[in-house]
Amino acid sequence: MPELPEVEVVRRGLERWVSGRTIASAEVLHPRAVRRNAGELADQLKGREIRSAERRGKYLWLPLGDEGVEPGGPEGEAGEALLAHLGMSGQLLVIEPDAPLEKHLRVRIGFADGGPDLRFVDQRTFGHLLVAPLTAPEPPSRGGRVRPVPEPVAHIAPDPFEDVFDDAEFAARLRRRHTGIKRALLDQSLISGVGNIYADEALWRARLHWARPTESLPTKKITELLAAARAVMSEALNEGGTSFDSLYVNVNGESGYFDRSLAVYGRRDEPCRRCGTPIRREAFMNRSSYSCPRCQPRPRDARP
DNA sequence: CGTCCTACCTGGAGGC
DNA sequence: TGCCTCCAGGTAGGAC
Repeated sequence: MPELPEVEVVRRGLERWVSGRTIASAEVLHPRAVRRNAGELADQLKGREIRSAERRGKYLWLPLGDEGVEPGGPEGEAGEALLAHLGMSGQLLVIEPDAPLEKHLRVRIGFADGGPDLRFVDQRTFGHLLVAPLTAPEPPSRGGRVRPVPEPVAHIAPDPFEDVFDDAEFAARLRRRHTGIKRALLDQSLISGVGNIYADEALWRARLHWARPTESLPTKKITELLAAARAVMSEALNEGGTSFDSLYVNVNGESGYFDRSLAVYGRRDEPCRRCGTPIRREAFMNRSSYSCPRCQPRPRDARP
């Protein structure tokens, strides 16, 4: 399941293997992979150069050069980008054009240099690719230069590794919520990049139960939680980043990413690494939450 | 508006 | 062996 660290590994791979290259063709093999862009993707991409690879939270995008497009047009001020969300099972593969087609290949992008394809493979089809205009982010961050983001990303909050992420503002907004802390962590309009796995891991490190009401969290605890989230995600990134040096952009959360370092996620009935108490699994939002019953006791005023 | 819930989708695992 | 059910979960969109 790609969350921030996995998506960042992919971003680095794309920056290395596809930025600076010009797209020759794009073929859509499954309409769901491009949402409403169905027939247009090929036309939108043909002849355009990929300038770089950017990311906010779990979204990543490739800003496109204006080749073939009237420069300085009224709408093209900030340009466009090929936006990608990997969903649950999405992979972006950089792979030789003559390699056999993957079973769940959804979009195939070929390049003018005849080099490796960029292939979007996605078994569960929750991910998608889309060409979108770049625009200013929705809640205008004060001060400094504002980095344009694709339109569908405008309402997404900065992730905790961005310079524009404001810890104090996050704490204030968090306390204004009337919900449980894990719901808030998964709310991409409050903080982006955190998914079910790293939410559980960060909460365990900060010794917080997932149902703890946000409005009663002391600033100190919020600071601790943010530090835990940053630590667990950067550790995961360091592990994922090391295996990345082939002509292959790996996003598959299943195979060998960070598994050894997980403290609670998927460890039902196994001993807590801090106190030895068996890890519990609880139903939460139609999925699972893992926690230590002793280190993370359920609060009396728990939120659903 | 804020908060919560469900649908979307596929294939592997486990029960019988 | 095959059929069934459960499970994984990010996000859009709708209910309240």
